[in-house]
Order: sequence, then structure tokens, then C-alpha cells
Amino acid sequence: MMQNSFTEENYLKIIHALSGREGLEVSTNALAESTSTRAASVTDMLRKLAEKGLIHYKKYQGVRLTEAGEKVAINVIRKHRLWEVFLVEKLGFGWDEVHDIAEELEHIPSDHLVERLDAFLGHPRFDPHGDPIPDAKGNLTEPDYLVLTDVQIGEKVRMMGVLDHAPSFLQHLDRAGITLGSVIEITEINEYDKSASVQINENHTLFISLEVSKNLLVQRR
Amino acid sequence: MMQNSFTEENYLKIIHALSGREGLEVSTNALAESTSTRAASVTDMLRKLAEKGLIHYKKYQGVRLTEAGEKVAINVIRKHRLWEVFLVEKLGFGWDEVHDIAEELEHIPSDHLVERLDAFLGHPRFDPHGDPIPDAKGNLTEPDYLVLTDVQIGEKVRMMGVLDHAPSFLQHLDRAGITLGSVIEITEINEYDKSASVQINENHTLFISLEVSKNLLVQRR
DNA sequence: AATAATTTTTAGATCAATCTAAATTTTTTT
DNA sequence: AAAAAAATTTAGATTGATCTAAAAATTATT
Ligand SMILES: [Mn+2]
Ligand SMILES: [Mn+2]
Ligand SMILES: [Mn+2]
Ligand SMILES: [Mn+2]
Repeated sequence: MMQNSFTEENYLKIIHALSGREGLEVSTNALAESTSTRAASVTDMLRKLAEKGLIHYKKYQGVRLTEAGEKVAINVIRKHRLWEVFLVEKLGFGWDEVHDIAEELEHIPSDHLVERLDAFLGHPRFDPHGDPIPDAKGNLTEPDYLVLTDVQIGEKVRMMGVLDHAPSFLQHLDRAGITLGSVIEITEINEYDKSASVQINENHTLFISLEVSKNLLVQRR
Repeated sequence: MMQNSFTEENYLKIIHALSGREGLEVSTNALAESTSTRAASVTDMLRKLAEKGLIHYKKYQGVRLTEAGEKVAINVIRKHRLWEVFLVEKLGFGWDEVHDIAEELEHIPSDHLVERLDAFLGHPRFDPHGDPIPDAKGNLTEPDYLVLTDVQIGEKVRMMGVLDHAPSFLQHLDRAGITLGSVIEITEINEYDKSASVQINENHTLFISLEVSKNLLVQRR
């Protein structure tokens, strides 16, 4: 049986991400957007992936992953996140620098390698952005965090992840002193623009915009 | 300026290997052999590499690397060997298991990554097979070892590297208890087939065939 | 030096992944 | 329910890396 190409793996990973935990149908245009290609190219690839039994595809109806496709996608995600842990924990990269490199490393095809890397890293459960790492059997459990916009004034929550993975956002958090595990207390919310004053780790206060709040995943304690 | 593809990098690396330290011309057929492709495909690729200024190529005359091509080739070799060190030293792979994986990892394109990996590994000078690792500036100095067939009876030498990198050969050495750094003393050479009796680390004796002797690099002490 | 053998290149396809432009289908609006 | 708009697919090209078969150039042999 033939291997999947980088391109195919990227499609599967993106379909997984876009279909969310409910496994909704993903549209051709959404994929064109995410893969930075044209809709016509997406259609071609969808026919191929369907051919290989990796997606359910009926013309004009959008796509979902098959069991087989889901397995491939989750394995790519596992590799991506393990490599990110390696880059940050072992090589000293910042969390804002690792995505693009992991985007390449995730396609290195060796089960043996992944399992040894996982052991070397101490079987981490989360990547540097707080995203859960699927286990060797392909189980991926998304913890149900809340978005900071759903938190009331006075509540103390813990920062557990981000929705936006863009370097610029991560660097913005660095400058604000917000990292995974930070304790955040909302002290004030401005009605006008929903910007907020927050206290970080009970020691410094700062303003954050709605844009930032919308991209922070937190947990009640 | 466009990046070099995996394929181009592999060609450059192979041209480097085949042209040896004298920088001899490499033939189309030799490349076809090494790349497991047909001569016609090689010709196509050579035109492209010449176009990009990475090789000197005149039809029917064979090829040599340009300065630019040499630089790319050495960088790929540097990455290959650093990743091999990582796989053996950090992930616990055997020296017979790492070549194919490094063959993929060598193409991951990030200078930042290579330099951090190099530092993480403690700036190793040699890979798990005894091959020298080029430095960050692209200096690659081949130590001049001798082949075991050039050693006399009674001489004690140190095992420094291998000419054959095939897993089967490396496993054969494992079974024989010969590793990098082993002290080898030739106690007898059979005229008929040039097989030899050798003593390893002053503690055990064994027979090795000419085939093995021809592939062992050693150093006088 | 002529002929034969070998090596290398050219010609013409194929396959994967992409594109643009045009056609078709679905969805939304009137 | 038509018409208009949007989304999707098809048709036909292009590019990179490969192939086979045939032609051309080089090298070796008589
Ligand atoms: Mn990727
Ligand atoms: Mn991540
Ligand atoms: Mn390679
Ligand atoms: Mn090696």
C-alpha cells in the first residue's frame, strides 16, 4: 500500500481541524482558503482522497474523514505536537517559533521514531500551546476549556491554551506576561468595546482587548 | 530565490560523495545508479542544476559541483549527520537504524533549527558511523584514516569508521563486538583469501573476512 | 581508421499537484 | 417559482520528476 504524500496529510489534518469535534462537513471553499489553493485544486484532491478511502465525499456535498482518514490525521497531529514539545523543551525555541518547523517534521514517516521521541520527551500530554497530544493508539481527548470572554468579573481562572496560534499573538502574550498556567482574574470589563482589565498571577494588572480575550482558553479552578 | 527540492538536494549530496575529495567529474550513469533512476532522468536533472548554477555541466562531459552546489551539499551532509547523532545519542537508536530516517530529516529547511540542534548535541565532531560533521561555516575535513587491509600483522589500531554504511554490515560488526573506538590487533592473515584473525580490545579474538577488512577505517596509535 | 560497444542525450509520455476559465449545481433573494 | 448570486466541478494547461525508446556522441576494439 502506497504512502500518503505531504500534501495529502496536510489536507487530512486541515479537514480534521475544520470539521471540529462534531465531525461536520467541510466545504471546498473552506479547504481552498486553509490550504491557500484554488477551489478547483481542492476538488481534484478530494477525488483522490475519496479514491483512497480517506474521506467521505459526494459532489457538492462537502467532506468528512473516514475512520481511516481520521487515523492518519490524528497521527500527523500527534507528530506535529510532539515535535513542537521537542523544539521548545529540548532546543529552547519560543512557542511562537515552532509551528512552521513542526509543519515539516510532522511528515517524517517512522512509527519507531515517533514512539522513541515520545518516550524521550516523557510522554507529554500537551504541546507548548496547550493543545492535547493524541496517544500512540490515536486517542485524542479535547479538554473542554472556556474562552476568556465567558468568564465573569472577579473569577480567577488558569490560562490553558490559545485559539490563535499566530506568532504575532503569541509574542503579544509574551509581552503581556501571559503564559500557559498563568492565573488570570478579570477585574473590569468595559461595556463599550468589551476590553478588560485583568490581573496576572496576582501581581500585575493590564488591559487586554476583546480580540485577545476571544483567543485565550482558560479553566476554572 | 527559490528553495532546492528534496530531489535536488539528494543529487547534490550524491555528486559530492561520488566526486570524492579530488572533486572528480561524475558520470550520468553513476548518478543513475546511485539515485535509482534512469540515465535520461539524470540528464534532465543535471540541466536543471546547471541552470541554477549548482553544478558545472557540459554535455557528455560529466559534472562537478560549483562553489554554490558544494555549499548546499555540505549543509545537507551536516544536517544528515547531526540528526544521526540525535537519533543515536538522544533517542537510543542503533547505528544501523538511523540512516533512512536521517535521509528525510536532512531536508528540513531551517538554519536556526540546525544550529540549535548542534548546540543541544554538544557540537559533535563525528556522527555515529565515524564520519566527520561539517561545521556551521561549511568546513568539512576528512580525517585520513587507513583501511584495515593496509595494516600489518602485530600492529594495534583503533577503529574509527566504516566505508560500508549498510545496516547488514553494521549489525555484523555489532555481533563481532567491533564498535567505534575498539582497539584492533591483527594476529594473523591467511594468504589464500586474505581473511584475518584479529584481537578486539585485547580481550577477544575472531576471524574477519577480507570484505569486512576492506570496509573498516582505522587509525594508528 | 573503421567498426562495434557503451554512454549520454533527445523525443515524447505519464503522474501528481497545481492553475485559469468556463460550465454546472446549489443556495439565496426577489 | 424565477432570477441572481455563490459555490463547486469540469475542461484544458502547466510544472517537476520520472519513464521508455530512439538518436547521437564518445570510447574501445579490431
Ligand atoms: Mn505539514
Ligand atoms: Mn501547537
Ligand atoms: Mn535525502
Ligand atoms: Mn552516518
